[in-house]
Amino acid sequence: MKNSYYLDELRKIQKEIAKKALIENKFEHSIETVGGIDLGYLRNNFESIIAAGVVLDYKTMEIIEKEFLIQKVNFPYIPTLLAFRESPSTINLIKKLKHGPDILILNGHGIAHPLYCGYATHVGVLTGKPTIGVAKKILCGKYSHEPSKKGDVEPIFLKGRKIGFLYLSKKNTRPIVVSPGHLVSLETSLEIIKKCTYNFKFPEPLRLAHNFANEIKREIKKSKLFKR
DNA sequence: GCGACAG
DNA sequence: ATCTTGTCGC
Repeated sequence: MKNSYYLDELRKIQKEIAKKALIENKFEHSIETVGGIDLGYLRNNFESIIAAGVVLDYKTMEIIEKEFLIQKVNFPYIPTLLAFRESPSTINLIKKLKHGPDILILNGHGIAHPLYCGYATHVGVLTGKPTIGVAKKILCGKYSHEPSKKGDVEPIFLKGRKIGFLYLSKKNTRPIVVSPGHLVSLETSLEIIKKCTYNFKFPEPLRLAHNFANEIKREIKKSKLFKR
């Protein structure tokens, strides 16, 4: 199963998407809004996924919009193939946003992926929207020094190509992994994440989206409509 | 060949 | 990610 023809086809799709990914700044105008989407799971009779998203004013970081949806998951979690599990709900949620953000931050990797096609890149290319990936753990690539002081940045390389950064956003935590997804450069993706990150380990859009997903989950578990 | 492996 | 309360430490 792990080396099936089917999975090879998915990798072929990833290579095609990677070719279409543009790691350059291609914003339609200066950034005014930034979005964040995070997913949570519900383990009921059939596994469901909760996609929660927020859109913030880039300058004030105030919430402009919150949206969410719940749908079935149809693909298992397989490292390097996360996008096939999480992109469908993510893209549906993006369509639901009335204020499509100028830049979208997603929980996972952008080009910091073995085929340069992580979840954030996958979603970016399929929607044509600028995306940045922020992950808790590195998936591939090498770096020279472990960030030790708050604010430290360490580039990550894969086969000689720079694919992202480790960024120590807060003291006494592990660094977060930042990589561009689509329509944004390496440098700008890091700059945007830095600007959105303060007081907490994760950038505000992702932190708020994560909290939102948890609120919804609590609400659903509390209601009697939820049976497991 | 072996180990590592986002959420 | 998820199952889960309090608790140790910066």
